[in-house]
Amino acid sequence: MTHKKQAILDSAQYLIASQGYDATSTRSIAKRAKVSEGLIFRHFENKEGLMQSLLKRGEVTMEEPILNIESLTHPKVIMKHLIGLPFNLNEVQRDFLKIYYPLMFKFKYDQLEFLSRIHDKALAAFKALDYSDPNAEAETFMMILEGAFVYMLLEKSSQPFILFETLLLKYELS
Amino acid sequence: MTHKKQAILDSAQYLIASQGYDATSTRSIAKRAKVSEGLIFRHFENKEGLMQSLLKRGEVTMEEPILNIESLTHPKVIMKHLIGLPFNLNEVQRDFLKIYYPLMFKFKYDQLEFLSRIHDKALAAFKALDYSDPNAEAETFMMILEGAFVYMLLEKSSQPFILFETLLLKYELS
Amino acid sequence: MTHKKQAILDSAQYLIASQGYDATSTRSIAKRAKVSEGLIFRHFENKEGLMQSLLKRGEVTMEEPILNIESLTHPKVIMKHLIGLPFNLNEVQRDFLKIYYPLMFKFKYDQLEFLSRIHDKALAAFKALDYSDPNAEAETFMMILEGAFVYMLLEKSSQPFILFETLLLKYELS
Amino acid sequence: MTHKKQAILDSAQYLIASQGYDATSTRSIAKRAKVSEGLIFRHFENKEGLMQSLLKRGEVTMEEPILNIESLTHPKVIMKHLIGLPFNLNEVQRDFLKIYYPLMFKFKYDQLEFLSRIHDKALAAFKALDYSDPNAEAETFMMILEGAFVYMLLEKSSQPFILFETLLLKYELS
DNA sequence: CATGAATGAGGGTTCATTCAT
DNA sequence: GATGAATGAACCCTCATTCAT
Repeated sequence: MTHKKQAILDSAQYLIASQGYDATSTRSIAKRAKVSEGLIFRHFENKEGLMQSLLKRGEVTMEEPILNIESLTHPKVIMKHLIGLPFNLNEVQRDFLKIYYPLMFKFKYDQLEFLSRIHDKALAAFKALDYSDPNAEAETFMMILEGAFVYMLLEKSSQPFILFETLLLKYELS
Repeated sequence: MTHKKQAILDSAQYLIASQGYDATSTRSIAKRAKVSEGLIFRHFENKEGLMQSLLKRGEVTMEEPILNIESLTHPKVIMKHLIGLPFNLNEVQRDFLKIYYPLMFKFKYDQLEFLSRIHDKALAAFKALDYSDPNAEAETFMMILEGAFVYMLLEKSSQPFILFETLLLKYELS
Repeated sequence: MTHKKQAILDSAQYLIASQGYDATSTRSIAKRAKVSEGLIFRHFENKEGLMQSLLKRGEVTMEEPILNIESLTHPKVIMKHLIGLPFNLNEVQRDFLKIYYPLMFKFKYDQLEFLSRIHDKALAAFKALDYSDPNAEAETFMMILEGAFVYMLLEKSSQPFILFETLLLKYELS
Repeated sequence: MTHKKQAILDSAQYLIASQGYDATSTRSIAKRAKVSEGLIFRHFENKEGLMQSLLKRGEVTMEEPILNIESLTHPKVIMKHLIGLPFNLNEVQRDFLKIYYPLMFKFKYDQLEFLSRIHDKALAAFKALDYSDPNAEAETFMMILEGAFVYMLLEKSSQPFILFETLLLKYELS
């Protein structure tokens, strides 16, 4: 991966995250990356292909916190960490999700892998905690988490920590 | 409002809801509405203006269920209905929200009025129900509702009713 | 057919005839027609589509001399006129054929209708003149005519009339 | 001449012969030759220069049959062989002519040397055979030969041999 | 009110060519 | 000799928008 290819990916990530895919021209991506427009297509074949690379790279940035959680064993600790996910995003992860969400509204974009891994972990936890209907609980939990992600990405809350704590309370984890 | 203006709005609503704002050309809107492309700009000045009209019209479709809830008085009943909102959308309302959500990711789009009315109603209910921190509860509730809306719009669940019921349980409403 | 659409066709015909299809940009066609580039695509959808229109229009210009010949009855007179075809092209017809021939080398372009009409007429004439193998004669004649067309289009001869007369002699028509 | 330079020429010959000069990119030439794109410009300076090399190389492939004919003395035998030329092309010669002909329509490309050598030989033959106007005959013959070349290159005939024989008859050579 | 011809800017993409390695 | 990253101009085409009718 050359330096310029990196620059293209970074530029695209930034611009698409803030303006959306359609509204971001390859021209503007190239300019921000200080690169000729043609180079984009030598490295990625397509604007669509560039997007795919972006998503692939994005999944990687989500790997670390998930792996971290997957190494845990105590269900209450697991739940605590799962709930914490939307409230502890770094900038790269935020940019990735800002790209990912609008995409889902355009195409019925395939579920990302990390979401299903969260689901599995939550399901196991609910079972361990003897919830009466762990499947329903797990899906509902995913729905709530989705809300938290969106809420955080859109910066709708001025005190996110309170939301986090309230959720913990709801699941009797504090 | 002439018949043709209606047709333009309907066409735009359908296309933008399914493809997104940027990906929907005025040409395709005109074609679907069986109307000349020029007519769009006679009625709306702008593509942006057409969009605004769409959003305004959309808010109206959310009016009815909100008004219905606002006429209620018993806090538990109110909560039940509020939670029910994402699970009882008709097609027009769904299209509207499918337009509205991606928009929020592009611009930090102004909070829609109907959302703040839901918030107010929820806050009052939590107070009436003697929640210890009604403000935190209300905001968390809005976050969860957001998740429900997104979940329903993206058709992520095959059994939405279960999600609804699980939420009711969480708020001790069933 | 508006005035500007005509201008586009004329411009395209001139430029493609002299430079070839690939070497002629839509930009240059528009500029020569004193028309915006976008207009080309409102009228023709494609550069390819423009080309098709050109060919269709070109076939029409060949109609007249063919019809003229088809009205004749005496086989020797018919042959004389058929041989005369390549030597009596007007500018529009020349431009058309200059477009048509290179095209055949790129795609195996479908035989043009007017060529097969010439073939039919020649075949009938050879039969009437009691040639021993009229089919072979007709095809050979078409081949020779092809040579004459190419020779004339490329302006390889300084005295085309002599070529015409020599051909007449070959078919004992003078 | 290195192996790779050969590969470039072969690749270019094949692609340009089947798609035309403008439609053949240096990139595709390089890919087919399994060579880096840059190498083309180390060996040929230009795409245009590559083309020139191709034409030069092409002329050589026409040398052999011409030399063969030039060694003949009896005019009737000479004519027979000249007429046979278009009907006995090998693949390399065909590719060369497929490149050469469309080129003539773009530029008024300089007469190829081998064509004028054919002309000279034909003229001498017509003189030896006491044709009344050998110059007119020679030029007409060249025109007919052009037709035969085009006909064969475009594969318009399913039975080329018959065309050959019919031409022989026309010149009283069988 | 309504049409559809027309525009010019900008879209994604391909091109021949250069250059450091 | 050979590579492949890199360029910038040009490519075909689509866009939102205007205007005469």
